[in-house]
Amino acid sequence: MPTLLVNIIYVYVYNVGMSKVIVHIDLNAFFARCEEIKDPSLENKPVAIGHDGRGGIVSTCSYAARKYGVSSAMPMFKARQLCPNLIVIPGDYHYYSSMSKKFFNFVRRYTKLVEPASVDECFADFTDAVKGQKDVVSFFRKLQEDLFKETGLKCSIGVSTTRFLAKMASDYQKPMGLTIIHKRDIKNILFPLKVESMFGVGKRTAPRLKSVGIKTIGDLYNKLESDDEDVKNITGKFFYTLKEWLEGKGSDEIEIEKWDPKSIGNSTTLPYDTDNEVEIKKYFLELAKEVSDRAVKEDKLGHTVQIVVKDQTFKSFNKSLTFDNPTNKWQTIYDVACSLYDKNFSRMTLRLVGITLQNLIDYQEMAVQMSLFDYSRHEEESATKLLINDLNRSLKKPLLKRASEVKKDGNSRRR
DNA sequence: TCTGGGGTCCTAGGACCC
DNA sequence: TCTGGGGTCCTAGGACCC
Repeated sequence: MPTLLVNIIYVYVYNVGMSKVIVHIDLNAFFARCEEIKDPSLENKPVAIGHDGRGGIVSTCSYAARKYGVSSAMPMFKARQLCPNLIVIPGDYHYYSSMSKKFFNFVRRYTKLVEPASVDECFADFTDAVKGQKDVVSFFRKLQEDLFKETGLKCSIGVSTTRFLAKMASDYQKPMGLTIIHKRDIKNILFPLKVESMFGVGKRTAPRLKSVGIKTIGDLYNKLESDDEDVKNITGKFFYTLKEWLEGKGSDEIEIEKWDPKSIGNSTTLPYDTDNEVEIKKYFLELAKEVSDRAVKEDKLGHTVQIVVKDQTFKSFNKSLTFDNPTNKWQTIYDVACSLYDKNFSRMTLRLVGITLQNLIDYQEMAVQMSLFDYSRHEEESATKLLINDLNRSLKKPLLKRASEVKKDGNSRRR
């Protein structure tokens, strides 16, 4: 018996000693709350932020609006039906962004290990910050109150030992929630929840899991433990991640490095569905300029241009082209977008068009990769001319008029 | 007036090289 | 003329999240 007791104490101390304190903080109804801070008369009134025109949806709404059944991603007209006195406000994203920075800087006063996860949430490692704290609950309640006093923002806090558990914990109680999930509490707290409330299980996967009898996170855990074939087929490689998450073995690493974009894109729903090429290309031009501007600002060049279109039935299609010489010039992006459009969608009636620059590299990186000769040549030649070269190689036959001027060379591929 | 726009990551098939 | 297998890259589509 004493041996057992020693083992228990050892296991406890060992675990506590090894575990980090990982926190997820989520701002409650962030955009709506920002508007309330700007104009306190909005408080306790149903407020929705979002575009009110064609295709407009609710981006965020206040808790007062949620009482009417309004929720985010809901079409605005439907929100108005549910709540006729809904106050609709178009987003002021510069303002939200400044409030977001205040929030992150507030958290950084407790720990430098802060990882923004989106405009209104972050992960943070509070292991050192809570060391010596006798009452962790009061500690985080105080943090919550201080944030409110200083900025007016409300937040929910999740405290645990891994990112996944912290995220689930912050989701557990809103608004102004504080939930601590110890590893031993996973069964009590998470298992009774519906399977669709599990992070990573979305509206496609949840029905498939339900079709094999999985209703709750607990049901899912049992199937994961028994290596269930159905669940393996449904979740693929994600199976093992889900298992680790629910065993409390998920990642506890906080990445503080600056966010490094892997793609830069812009898309827009057209004012009305159309198959008019001239109009559609005007939108491609605007999108190409926007994408180019942002790529230049981020000091990025892309090897791939992808266009996306959506037809009247909301079905979307991608087409992309990868080329040797990375670019961020709007002319090139526009040319490729138009080529891809001409080749694939010119007759189609479209609802939405978009352009994404992918396969990004830093401008510096490119300069290093290219020899001095290639680099200067690249600078001299227009990106469009180089592009035609790439297009011809990729498509194996001339695409643009000027193609005849360009010497054909085999099927060489990038890298 | 039915259903945004910004992303990330994964999968599966085909081309191509060795 | 008929044949393999490993590895990388490109492409298109899909799921998910905020």
